[in-house]
Amino acid sequence: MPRVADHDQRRHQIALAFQRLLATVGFTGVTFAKVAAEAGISVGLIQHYFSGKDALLRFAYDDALSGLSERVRAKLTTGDDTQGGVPTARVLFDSLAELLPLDAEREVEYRVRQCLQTQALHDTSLAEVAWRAGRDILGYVCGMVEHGIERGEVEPDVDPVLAARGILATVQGLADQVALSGKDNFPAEEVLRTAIATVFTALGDPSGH
Amino acid sequence: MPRVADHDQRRHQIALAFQRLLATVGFTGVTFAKVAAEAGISVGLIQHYFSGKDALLRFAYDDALSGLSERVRAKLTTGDDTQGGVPTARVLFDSLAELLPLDAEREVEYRVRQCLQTQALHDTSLAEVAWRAGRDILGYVCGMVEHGIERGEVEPDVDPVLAARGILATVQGLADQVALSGKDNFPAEEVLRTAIATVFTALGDPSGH
DNA sequence: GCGGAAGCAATATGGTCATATGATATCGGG
DNA sequence: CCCGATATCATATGACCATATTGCTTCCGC
Repeated sequence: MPRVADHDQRRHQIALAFQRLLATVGFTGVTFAKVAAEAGISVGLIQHYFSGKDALLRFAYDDALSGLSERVRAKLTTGDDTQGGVPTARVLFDSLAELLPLDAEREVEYRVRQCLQTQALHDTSLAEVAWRAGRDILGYVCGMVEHGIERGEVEPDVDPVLAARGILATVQGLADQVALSGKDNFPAEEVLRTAIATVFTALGDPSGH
Repeated sequence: MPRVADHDQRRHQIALAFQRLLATVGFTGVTFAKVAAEAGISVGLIQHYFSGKDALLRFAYDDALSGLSERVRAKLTTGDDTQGGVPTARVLFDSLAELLPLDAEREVEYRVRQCLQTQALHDTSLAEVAWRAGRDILGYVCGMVEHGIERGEVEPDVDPVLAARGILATVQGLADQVALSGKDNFPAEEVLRTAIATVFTALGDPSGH
C-alpha cells in the first residue's frame, strides 16, 4: 500500500474550509475553486475525496452538526457529574447558550447551520442529517427535563418532550433574532434563562432525593 | 403615453412566481428562465421590470414579508376590536399560528422566509428588509403584551419587549421544528399556546378595565 | 388614423462552475 | 532500488445562467 494519507483528516480539513466559506460568502458563493484555495489544496484533490458537491455538502453538514451536538452533550454530562449544588437549569442554560451566535466563533457555526438547514428543505439527504442531529439534541434536553423532574426542580406533570421542544424552539428563534438584530440590541441570554425558568420552576430538594 | 401596464401588478406577479419556485426548487435552483416560465412571460419582460437579480430578490422578499406582516397585524387588530370576551392571549395565538408551516400554503411562505432570511445573512439590502419586518412584527406582539398588562392578563412587572421576543423566538423555532420533523410528529400549536400562557398568566378582569 | 414610446419576446454573449481528463509526484513493498 | 498504487495537481470541457441586444407589437395622444 503506497503513499498513505489520512482520509478522515483530509475530509475534515476540506469540510472546515467549506464551512468557513459558507459563513463568509454564503451558499451560492461557495465554489470548488474557492474551497480548494481556502483549504490550500487543488480542486482535483477535493474530487479525489468527495464524489461530488452533494457528498461534500452532506459531509460538511454532518461534520458541523455532530461537532456541535457533541459539545452540547459534553457540557450537559459534565455538568451532570458535578450535580451537587448546581441546578439542572443552570447546566442546561450553559449548554444551550452554545447555540447562540454571541461571539465570532458561534456566529460562524450559526451561519453554517442556517445555510445548510435551509438547503435541507430541498435536499432529502441533507434533511436526514438535520433530522438525526435534531433528534439527538432533543433527546439530551428531554433527558435534562426528566432529570429535573426527578430532582424536584420541575413540576412532575410537565411533558418532558414538549417542554424540551419549547426550550429548543426558543433557543433557535433567539439565535435568528440575534443574527438579525445584532447581539448587543437585546439580552438574548436573559430571554433564554426566562424560558428555561418557566419549566424549571421549583427550587429542588436540597437534601437530595 | 402609449400602451399602459400596471407595473405594481406585474412586479407582484413576477414576485409570486419567484416565491413559488423558491419554495419548490430552492434558492440555487431559481433562474430567470424558470421564473419567466412560471409566471407565463418571457425572460426579457422580467428584465423590463427589474434591473437585475438583486432587485428582484429584494422586491420578492419585501413582498413576502409585508404580506405576512400585514396579515398578522390584521388578525391582531380585528381580534382587538372584538375584544369583549376574547382573551388577548387567544388573539395573539391565532395571529402567530399564521407563521407555522402547518398547511401547504403556510409551508410555502415558511420556505420563502427561510430561504431569503438565510440569504440576508450575506446581503445587506435583504438584511435591511428582514430587519424592518422583524421590527414591525415585534412591535405588534409587544403591543399585545402591553395591552394584556392593561387588561390584567399579564403580570404588570414583565418587560413587554423581552416577553414579546421570547414568544416570537418560540414561534420561529417551532416553525423550524415543524419543517424538519413534519407537522404530525408533535403538537406545535400546544407548545406555542403554552409559551404564550407563561406570559399571559392572569385571567384578566371580566368586568373590563 | 398615425407616430412613436412603451410592452413584450426571442436570441446572442460572455462568464462561471462542476466535473472530466491526463499528467506528475510520492512512497510502501518486494 | 525500482514497480505500481495512491496522492496531488493543472487544465480542458460542456452546461448553464445573468444580462445585453434586437426587433416586433400594441395602443395612447394628437
